[in-house]
Amino acid sequence: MPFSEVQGAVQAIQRWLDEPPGEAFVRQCIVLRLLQAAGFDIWNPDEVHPEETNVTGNRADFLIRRGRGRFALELKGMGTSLQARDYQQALNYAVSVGTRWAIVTNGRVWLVLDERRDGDWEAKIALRVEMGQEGDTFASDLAALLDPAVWERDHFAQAVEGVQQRQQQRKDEARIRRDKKPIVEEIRQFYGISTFELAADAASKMGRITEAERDVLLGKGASAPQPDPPEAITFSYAPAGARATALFFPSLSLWIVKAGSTARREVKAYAAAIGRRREKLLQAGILVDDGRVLTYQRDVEYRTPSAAAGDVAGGSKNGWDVWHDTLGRPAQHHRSE
DNA sequence: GTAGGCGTCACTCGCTTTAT
DNA sequence: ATAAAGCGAGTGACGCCTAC
Repeated sequence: MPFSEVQGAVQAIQRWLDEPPGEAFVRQCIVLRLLQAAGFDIWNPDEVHPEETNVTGNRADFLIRRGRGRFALELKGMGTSLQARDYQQALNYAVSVGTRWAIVTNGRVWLVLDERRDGDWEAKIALRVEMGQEGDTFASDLAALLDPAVWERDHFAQAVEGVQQRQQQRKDEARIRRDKKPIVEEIRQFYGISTFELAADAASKMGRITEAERDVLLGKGASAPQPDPPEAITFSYAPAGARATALFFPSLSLWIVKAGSTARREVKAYAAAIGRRREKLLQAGILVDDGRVLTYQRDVEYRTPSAAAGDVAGGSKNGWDVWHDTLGRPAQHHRSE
């Protein structure tokens, strides 16, 4: 999941938002930017397809297609409140192009609509995420929803469920902080305990709060802020017939070939070792052979760029030369001595 | 003709296994 | 326990091919 890219885009966007922008601004500076940060190829009309409004006005603004997944995307200006007509238009269009999913956004609020839900348009809102949520939770939720690897495999329903669970967990933890913190403070004062941490521990042992509630109060909950992920550099490599994207973490000396990347089917006769390694990935279902290319079903870690390049190319490769960053520079450029 | 990409292969290094 | 042998992986050099 390209969380760091989405997080960076969200931070940049928030700096621009002095005045509520109109639809054109939302389209160019927010939606397309976030789609690109999430990993969609916004310059490829097969993937991010802008729709012309037809006579009846029943088309969404974009049709997003990736692998087996697709969704309709309807945009509004940020000053505009989202109305039933917007939802209906997006959902009708989604159904007409053979998908249950539509996303309606004014740039700030993102609503995921599921046509299969019973009830009126309001009941069809599967999820709502909003810029301005606490911390980086907006970027995190949006990165999960717009992850191209999720759409590639048509696993959006699971992604929605995951974000719903995280939202519920954040609500639960907020409730715990609101209701249980006074109890710990009371115990701390009554027994003259020096720190909140020790008081929370005591409250837990006394049965006034559960251990899980103690962990939430001490910031050890599942949705507690995580340490910053290590910096990663994005590389691509496209030997004949394949196209792979990899993240390089210099601080960890780690290479990760991203899910959705493709590798050549053929393995060179001399590269038996590469053949054996790829065979294991195929047997594990990590690589899938569609008769044309091998597709990575999930992220795969490598210790060296040559191993990653070898699996993609089906032959021995100098990874430091063949992987190129977004500016076209070889990986050598980022190599530390 | 030249530059760049690609394919092949040999060399080096490090790890594991085996023999003493 | 240590040395030797074997093996696999990573890298770089070199030649071929193609586009300009």
